[in-house]
This record gives sequence, C-alpha cells and structure tokens, in this order.
Amino acid sequence: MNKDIQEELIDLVRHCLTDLGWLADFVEKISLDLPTDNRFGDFSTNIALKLSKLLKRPPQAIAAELVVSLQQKLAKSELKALVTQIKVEGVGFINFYLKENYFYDKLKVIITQGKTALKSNVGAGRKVLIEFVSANPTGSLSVAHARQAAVGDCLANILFFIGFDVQREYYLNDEGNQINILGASVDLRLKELKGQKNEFPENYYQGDYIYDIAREADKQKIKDIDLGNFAADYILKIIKQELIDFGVNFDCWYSQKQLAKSGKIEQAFSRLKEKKFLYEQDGALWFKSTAFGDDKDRVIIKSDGSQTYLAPDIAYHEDKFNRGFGWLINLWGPDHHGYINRIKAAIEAFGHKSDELSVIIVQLATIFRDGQPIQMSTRRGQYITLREVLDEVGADAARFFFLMRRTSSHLDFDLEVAKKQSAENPVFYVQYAHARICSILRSSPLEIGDDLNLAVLKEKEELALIKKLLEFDTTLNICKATCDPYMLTVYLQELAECFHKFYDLHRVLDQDEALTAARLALIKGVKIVLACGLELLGITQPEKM
RNA sequence: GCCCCUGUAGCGCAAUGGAUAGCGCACUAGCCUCCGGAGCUAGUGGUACAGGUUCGACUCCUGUCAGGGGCACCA
Repeated sequence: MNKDIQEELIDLVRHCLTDLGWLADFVEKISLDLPTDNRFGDFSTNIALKLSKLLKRPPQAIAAELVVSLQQKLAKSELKALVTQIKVEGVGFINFYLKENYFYDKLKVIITQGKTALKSNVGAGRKVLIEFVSANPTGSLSVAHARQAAVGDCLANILFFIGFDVQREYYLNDEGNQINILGASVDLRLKELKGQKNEFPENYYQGDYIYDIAREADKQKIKDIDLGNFAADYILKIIKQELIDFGVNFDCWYSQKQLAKSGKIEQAFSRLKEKKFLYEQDGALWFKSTAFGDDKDRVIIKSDGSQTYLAPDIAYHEDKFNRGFGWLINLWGPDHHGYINRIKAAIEAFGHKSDELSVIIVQLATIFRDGQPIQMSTRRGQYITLREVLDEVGADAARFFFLMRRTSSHLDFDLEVAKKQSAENPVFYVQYAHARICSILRSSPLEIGDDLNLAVLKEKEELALIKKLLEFDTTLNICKATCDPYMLTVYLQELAECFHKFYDLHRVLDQDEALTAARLALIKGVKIVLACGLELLGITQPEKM
C-alpha cells in the first residue's frame, strides 16, 4: 500500500544525491524504512549514516545538507501535496512526515475496493513451484509433516497473492526400498492374522494400521507381489484426506514411479555424463558434487546396480525447471539439511543458478500437553499424527500454532493452550477482533457516501490503526523475502492489538454522525485486512464466536 | 569429530543492522448505567559468556558454555 510513495521518495533522495555529487556506489543502498516509533515520522532513511564514512564527514552534517536539497526538490514536485516535513533527527536519520490526507485516502481505497486493494504484483506472474510434505506413503502424516503442510500452503497463498504463478506439489515416493518394506510388513501381518508365527523385524512398519491394510488386502485377494503398491495406495488415500481436512490442496502429485518409467532419470544421467560430472569407482556410479561445494561426492548408482534416492531426485529437480518454473522452493525436514548441498550441486551441474532453488528447513514441532512434552517414537509407530492434532484442537488453531514461530526454529505446541479461548491463545485474539468488528457492522452497516469524511479520525489510536493497515504489504514482502509466513502471524496479532486498544478508548457508535461514519469505515478497513490475513493463513474468519 | 537450529523478564515468545528491546502468562493495582470484558490501562522485571566487524549489534563474524536435531552405496 505504501509502495508508490515509498518509491517516489526514494527517487527524490536519489536525485538529490546525484545533484550533490554523492551518488557514488550508493544507488542500490538507498532504503526508506518504516520507523520503529511514529515520533520519527512516517518514513525514514539512514543514507546519511551510510555515506558518513565514504565522505569522511559527520552524518548530521550530510543529512542537513541533503535535507536542504530535498526540500527544494520537494517544493517543485507533486509530492509536496503529501509531505509535510523532512527533517534530520537522532544520530543522522532523515525522517519524512506525511500529511494525514495520504492515510485517509489509502483507507478509503481499502474500504471501497476491499481485498483487491491489498494485492500487489511483485511476483509479476513468475512461475514458482513449491514442493512440500512429500512424505512417504507408509503411514499417517506426523506433526512434522503437519508443520510443513501449514508453512508450505500458507507461503503458497502469500506468493500467489503478491502476483506469483504458484504451483503446490507433493513428490510421491511410490517405489523403492520403503515401499518394499511396507509391502513386506503387510505380508508378515497377513500371515500373522492367519495364524503363522513369525519374527517381525525392527525396521518394518510397526503401527497397528498395517493390520488394517492386511485385512483389506486379504478381502480383496491382493497378490503378494502387489502388496507394497496396494498398501501405498491405501495410505495415500488417508494422507490426501488428512491434508484436505487440514485445508491443504496440492495441484500436483508427482509420482516417482512415473518419473522412473519416463526415462527422464537416464536422460539426466547422460547429460551429466556429457558434462563429465559422473564417474565410476568401487563398482558404483558417483556424482561429482564436490565440483559445486559439496563435502564429498555422492553415489547415485550403488554397486549392486540399484539407484540411491538421489538419482531420481536429480532428474526430478531438472524436470521442475524443464516444466518452466524459474523459482523452486523445497520445504524439507531437518533430517535433510545435509542434503541441500548435493541437490544444489545437481541443479548447478545442469547450468542453473544456486539461488533458483530455495530450500527451507522446517524445524520440528514438539507437542506438549499441560507443559509436558509428549514423547514419540517413529520406529514403534508411536508418533503424534496430524489427525490427532486436528481432532483435538481443530484446523484453525493447528494452522496458526504451526505458523507462529520462525520456520527455522523449533516449535513447542501445547495442545491445551491451543484449545483455550483466551488471550493466551493468539488465534482467538485475532479472530475475536474480527468477530467484534462484524458485530458492530451488523448493528450499524457502513454506508459509503460522498459525504464520508475520514479526516475526523484524529485520535492517536485511529491514526495508528490506519498506519498499521498499510504495513500489510510490507509484511507480505518480508514473508516472501524470508520464504517464511510466520511474520504474518505476528502482524495480525499486532493489528488485533491496535484494534482492541482503539476500541476500548473510543466509541465507534458516537453521538456525532460524521464521526460514527468515519469510525465505521475505519473498522471496516481493519476487518478487510484481518480477514485477508487470516485467509492467507488458511484460517476461518468468524463473524460470530 | 563435522553440520544445522536455539539461548532475550520466573515461564512462553517478538523485534526487515537503526532511534527509549515489545507482547502474553504469572504477580500487584484499576476499568463493564456504554458498540462482544474472549477486551483494555498501569506497575514489577531481560539480550548466556568473551572477543570482533560497524557511525550503530538481540540481529552479522570468531570462540566458549548450555539445550535440541542431523551426519548411509537409507528414503
């Protein structure tokens, strides 16, 4: 929302710097930030501080000279209608103060255009593929997958909203070792059900759901050799339903089995061979990933002739680029962090740039109940599943909680807190603000007429609220830059807080009709932004609670 | 041994390298004749340690200490 004026002010600064002969290497380094405190104006630049060393002069002196030039230029510019003051403050910051009309106009755009006013086109239609969850179809989704699902889906929502052409993809590991073990696990359980005693190996799938699959396979008279595929299909249906119930919908389920059939793996190998990035040693075929900064070279075909996991994955990533995606985002669990270098090496071997692939490591979530961590063990089939969390706290709270910490940080998720309906539970705090506004608007609908005068909104809390609304797109841009949606959860809590403070101090439905109309418009704007933010998080926007 | 994540108030956390480090819980004292008190106001209290980079460091770098996770010709 602020972008237009922000760019114009940066241009103004750039022109002044050029006039003063100081531009030098600083063309890209001019930044115009939102000050931490509104006492420091509406926008702030630290350019004088940055120039200080280069010019060997104190920052205040540089700032003072620059401000004189800025004021002269401003007087001749159309910007003078919006800017009231430019001044040097603190250690040498240059702060810009805007006229209140600027903010009233922005609010008016939001309430008249609604959600569309909040959209931007920073993505410019660029094609981005975001691959996430991609859990092996060997069991229900765990909380680790749940967090990846929440983060990936929300990030995809945000990127789409700011103008990217986004595809959500799930890489389906539907063949290979794990599927074989899955089939063997079902086979053993089936025999057990028929009265045969046998040893059940430790690395087989231990969960009780294997018995269910065995019974179903028996009913359908599935052949031994097909048990793995049957079980994978069976589990995949469960996974798909879990994701749907969590509000996550994939555009593409990319099958590893299909990839293998397509011949793309061999094609990828021959291209790597041409480029001399493959070699044989100890009976195995190696990929020379050290050429691109990996710690060691990696085996892609084992000495027994079978492929490692990396083999199809190399072809898969090359295929992503071949499908026209210019930006790949992968969400992986922390157990894959050592894998980043080799897959980046692979895309570089094909001539892509390292930064065309963003790998986001989604740290684990620990589930707590009343402050006590719940122990889990994947091996024994005892882990907290997405399904259990959904059943217990619902999709709204689950999504918010999985998103509310930096994705790269560990997350503690207390089921009891997520169920609480109080300020301890941030999802309720934000939704409550929305419901409260809806309640007022139900009793007194806003009618936007020509006589709507927002300039009567003079209170500190009112202006703070409008300014907070305008930070929405800054927030989304931070989410994009960090590939992390969690900042949006922080923003929505701050916006809700600004609203609750305003609400407590000032009556919306006032004696003064003009003021009432303006305040109704203000809360309508807050409702629009809250609803939009919640929607991007994939959380409902209740009108009543 | 190597790699990743984390260390901020009693607890849980926040702060795109920026100005006086914010919020919730808990504790203390207040606010409902009033649009939803699931809310608000005030008080108490903090950057693990040692260096470095920078005009400026919770933020970046190095080391130490502490906690969590990972280091296959598994996937």
